[in-house]
This record gives sequence, structure tokens and C-alpha cells, in this order.
Amino acid sequence: MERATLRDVARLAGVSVATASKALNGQPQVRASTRARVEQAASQLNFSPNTLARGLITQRTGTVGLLTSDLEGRFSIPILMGAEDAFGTDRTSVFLCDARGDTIRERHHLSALLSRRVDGLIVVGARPDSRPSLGRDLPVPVIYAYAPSDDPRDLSLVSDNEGGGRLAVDHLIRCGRRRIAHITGDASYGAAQDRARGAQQRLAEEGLEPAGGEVWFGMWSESWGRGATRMLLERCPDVDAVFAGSDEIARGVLDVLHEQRRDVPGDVALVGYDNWNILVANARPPLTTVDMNLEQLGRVAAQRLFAAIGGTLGSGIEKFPGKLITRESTAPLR
Amino acid sequence: MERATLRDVARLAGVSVATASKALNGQPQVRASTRARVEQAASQLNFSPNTLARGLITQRTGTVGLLTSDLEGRFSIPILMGAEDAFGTDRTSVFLCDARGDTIRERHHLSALLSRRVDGLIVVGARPDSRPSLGRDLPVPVIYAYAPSDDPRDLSLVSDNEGGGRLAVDHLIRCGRRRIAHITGDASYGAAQDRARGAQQRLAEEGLEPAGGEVWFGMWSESWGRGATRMLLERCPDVDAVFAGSDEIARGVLDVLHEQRRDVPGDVALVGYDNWNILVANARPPLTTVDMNLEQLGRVAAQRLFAAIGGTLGSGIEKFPGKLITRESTAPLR
DNA sequence: TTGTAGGCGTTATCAA
DNA sequence: TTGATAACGCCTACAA
Repeated sequence: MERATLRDVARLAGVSVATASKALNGQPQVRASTRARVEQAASQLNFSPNTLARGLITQRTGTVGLLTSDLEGRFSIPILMGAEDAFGTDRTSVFLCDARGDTIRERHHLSALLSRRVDGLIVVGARPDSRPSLGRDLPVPVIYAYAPSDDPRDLSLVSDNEGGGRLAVDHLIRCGRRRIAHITGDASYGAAQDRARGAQQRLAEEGLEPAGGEVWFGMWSESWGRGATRMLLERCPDVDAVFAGSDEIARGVLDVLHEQRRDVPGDVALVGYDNWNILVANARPPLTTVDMNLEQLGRVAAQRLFAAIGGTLGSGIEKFPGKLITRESTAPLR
Repeated sequence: MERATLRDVARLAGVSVATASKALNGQPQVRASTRARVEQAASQLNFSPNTLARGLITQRTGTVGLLTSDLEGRFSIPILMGAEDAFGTDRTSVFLCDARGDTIRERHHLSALLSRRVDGLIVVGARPDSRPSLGRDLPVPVIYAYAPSDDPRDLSLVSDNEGGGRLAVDHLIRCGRRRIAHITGDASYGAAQDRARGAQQRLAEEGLEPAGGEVWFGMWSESWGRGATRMLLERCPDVDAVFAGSDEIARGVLDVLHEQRRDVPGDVALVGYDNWNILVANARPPLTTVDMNLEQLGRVAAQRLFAAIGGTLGSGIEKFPGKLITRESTAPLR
């Protein structure tokens, strides 16, 4: 298919390029009948405006880059969706580039994006801890999502992990549980620390300690969930709830609870973290879990970016609350 | 940061814009010392060429669109990676757009991509069955990956499901298994049919039938894997191997095998499909599975696209073999 | 209400 | 080896 230009449209409609441009862009100073003729010509020629040419003039491409390092797309896909929703079916498109956690690849994608004149950038880190800033001397606004920038002058939007931990434990307490354990991932992750802190604070408010006496830090894997649960059941056989630091861990916990013939949620209630559908929906029973609300993060990132393109960007770290998704792995104590 | 243009670079280097352009683009007809001066000026000004302007002239943007409908990114991310690898660190970037299985959104993204003048398009469907063609009158080459186009004049690259089924069963036979069941997903999926056909052909070559007498079609879920396995064990208690149509199903199968105290792989060997890391690596034992080799699909798609931009594109459906990833859920019979 | 003309930042074609 | 100059396709004063 050959590409029609505005000139072709104008010629077919019998007007000048300028008039055609105005007609197509909804400028008021053009007669209705003229506009109709131009639109008719445009659709007849299957005209699609060349945004390169337009961008050259307006200094805007209507394009935002989403630079991610999250290999599986687990976190970046929801953020992408949220951002797309916020930009709406408008002129702005979001393009995703995957740096695969590789700094060199990241610089490369960054310069590719910049030379393509994106209007802004959303950076999604690989893990919820702070990541190196892209620098302050970029020609477009940048927002860090999920993983905050290590430079406080940048604007970062992150999930409130402390609040998430609190949410999970609060729910278990409302279910009448008192002997609540927390099995979580790598202690070197800030997110693990934050979730644990929130959990412990809520426990303390009830005058409780974590079951087993301490938080079980380990790894973000099913197999750690299994191992920790075995130890837990030995040390503290009367545990009546487990808050797992991730859905993967929760699946491991669940596995061993079944193996040891504990009923879930009858004997032990279980809460996960992430709301990773494949893990959570298919578990038996389906898992109650904390959703980080990443779509919202993406939506807000888009809004902030949009505002920043005209004006200025804030700075600092903004935290967004998660939400508890209740499924069958938790229930009031009989 | 203000943006430097080629004019700024040229002025600083004391040459004309034309010369600066040639120097920066590696054209031979420019003196070495001049080139050095220009390059020095460019880096001093942090110059990044405006690809919009360049694209306007060259009619090439060095950009390829990856239009996906695969919500979770499970299939499109590996394809994206393969494509990026093939294009290398060259001028070409791949941008991913998610249509979320919505036709309207797909048309919208398509026109956004086209008006941004991508050089080509890779379309990744939501499921491995054929999908509607984007049409023949597009101004850029299009390649369908994973899910073929329903128009045979388009070029589609897909995974060889029949071969994959054969691969799985062949491995089980080599492990000395003879009573091999096949539990798989929705019978309305061509992929389910193809995998089953390959499996049955390989069984027939040994004079075998599927354990349980037939292929167990159902749903692509863990819970179907569990249900089918219960029925299977009842109808055919001496089964010594299961080939599952997906890793999700395999996890369900595994669950019930544990529940019924069957040793894996001692009593029953198990093969999954997809090599979805989160499911496969954390299973206990880790699952042998068929990998569809989607990175390769993405690589080849990129190469074909690259070739097509200069010349012409083929048509029809090209099938790519999968590969068996051996883990601990299969072993020779004792 | 419509048209003319200039320019956005490059590259390509000549001529110098 | 270098430099004017004309595009590329569109938008936007400004003039008609």
C-alpha cells in the first residue's frame, strides 16, 4: 500500500495543504463542508499522518518509553496497562523496552528512546529496592516506578510494603488468629524488611509476637516456603496462620501444610503477597494475598508524566497502598 | 538539559552541517582530523541525533513494533528478547504494545505504530491458534509469530506442537515407560490437538495406546490436572508416566500424585509443556518439560523482517521445533 | 474562510 | 574534501 501524504489529501479535496491540516486537526476556522470534503478525501486515501513530521514541528511525539529490567514482565506489564489506561486512547502511546537487568543494555535503550524523542520515561526496576538514577541531565521527565531511584531529587512511585504487611496481619487478626508466623524472602531486600516491620507492628498492637519467635527470612522461592514451614511446624506446632512474603513462598507453605495434613484455612490460615494470578488462582484453596496495585502505580505515573511535560515534576518517594484480595485460604476461626 | 542539534555541533567544530553529518555517519569522504573534531564536538555537546528528522528523509525509523495480545507477557517477552538479540545493538529497536486481546485496542495500536512509521511489525497472538490477519494492504511487512494468521498469504512462524508432543512421549519411552497417559487442555485449541496427535503417533510406533484409553482433554488449569489425574489413577492405577499439555496442568498432576503417595519419577514420570520457569523450577521435583523455543521464533522473525524491508516477504506457515528440557521429574525406570 | 511561505533537524545531491 | 541547497511531511503565523 502506498502512503498518502497530506498533499495528496489536499489535492483530492481541492484545497491547500494548510486547509487540509486545519480540517483534519479540528481547528475551528474552517467551513463545515470543506472539512467534510477533506475528511472524505483522507479516509478515501487511507491517510495516516506522519508523526515524525508532526513531531519535528511540535517537539512532541506523543510517545512515552517504559524502560524495564523485569525479565518476566511480572511487574512491568500491570504498570504498562495502568499507564496506557491513563493516557487513554489519546495521542499518547507507551512503548516497552526490556533492559534485562543489564546496565549496558539499559543505556542503549535509553539513548534509543531519547533519539526517538519520547516525551517522557517511566523506569521500572527489577526489584523493589532502590536503583541507580538515570541522572539529572536528561531532556525529558523521568518517573521511577516500583523500584525507587537512589537520588532523592528524582520522583519515584512505589508500593507501600510496610502497609501491605500490616494489611495482611490485620486480616489474620480479624479472622481470630493469634499465633501468626511470617515467612518471607531474602532479608537483604528492603521490601522484605518493610513488610516484616508492618506485620510486626500490627502484631505488637495486639500484644503478640510472630509465631516461632521471629520472622523467617530466607529466599523468594517455593522451596524456602516448604523448608521454613517444616521448621515452623516443629518449633511451633499450634501455629494458626502464616503470612508469606510472596505468593511463591505461600505455595511452598501450602504444600507442606497439605503434606502434614493441616487444613487450610480450618487449622491454618494463609496470606500471600503479589497476587500473581497463575500461582494464586490455581492454588488449592485459592490464596488470599496482597495486591500491590501496580496498575494504579502505572496510571499515576502516566498522569504525573503528562503534567510534567507541560510543567515540572516533583521529587521524592511516593508510596501507594496495596489492597487485600480475599480468597479461600483465610476464614474466621471456627 | 538543552538539546544540541547538528547545527550546534557543526558550529562548534567549525564545519558545515553537511560535513558534520557525514563525519558522524561514518561516510568515507571526510578527512580524519575533521571527523575527530566533529566527534569531539558532538560528545562535548552530548549530541543525540533526532531520528524523527532522519526518518523523514531516509524513510526508515529503525523501529519495529511488536503487537501482542498476550496479557501476561508469557509468550511475547521471550519473542521480544529473541527479536532484540537478532537486531543486535544496531540501529533497530523493538517496541512492545499490548492489545490485551481486544480488537479495538489492536486497531488503535496498529495505527499508532503505523503513524509512527515503524519499519515492520511482529504480531503475537494470545493463543497458538490462527488469528485474523491484519490485512494485506499495510505499508510495512508483517510477520505473525506464535499464533499464525488465518490468511495463508501472510507469513507466520509457529511452534511445532505435533513435534513437541512427539518429543515428550519419545523421552518417556526412552525412560522405559509403557503406560503413558496424556492429560491436556481445551480440545478446541489446535495446539492441544497437535500435541496429542504427535504424542499418539509416537505411541503407535511402539504399538502403544495412551494409558486410560484416550487423551484427557479438559482445561488449561492446575485444577483440571488434579481432577484428571484422580480419574486416571482410578481407571488405570498402573500408569507409569504422564505427559501434560502444559506446565500448569503438570503442577496439578504432580499435586495429586503426591497426595496419593506415588513417587515421581520412581513410580510415575511426568513431562510438562511450556518451560514456564516459575512453575517448572519450583516444582518438587523440578519438571521435565517441552520448551517452545520462542526466543528463536523472535530471532527468526526479526531476521525475516529485516530482509523483507529491503526485499520481499515469504508466505505460509513455518514451524519451529521445540526442545526437551530434562529435569528430575523423569528418569529411567529402575 | 482559505492560501502562502517558512521552518522543524536531518540527509543527499551537487558543485566548488 | 567540503559546503550550499533542496528535500522529507507537516504545522503555523500571517496575508489575502
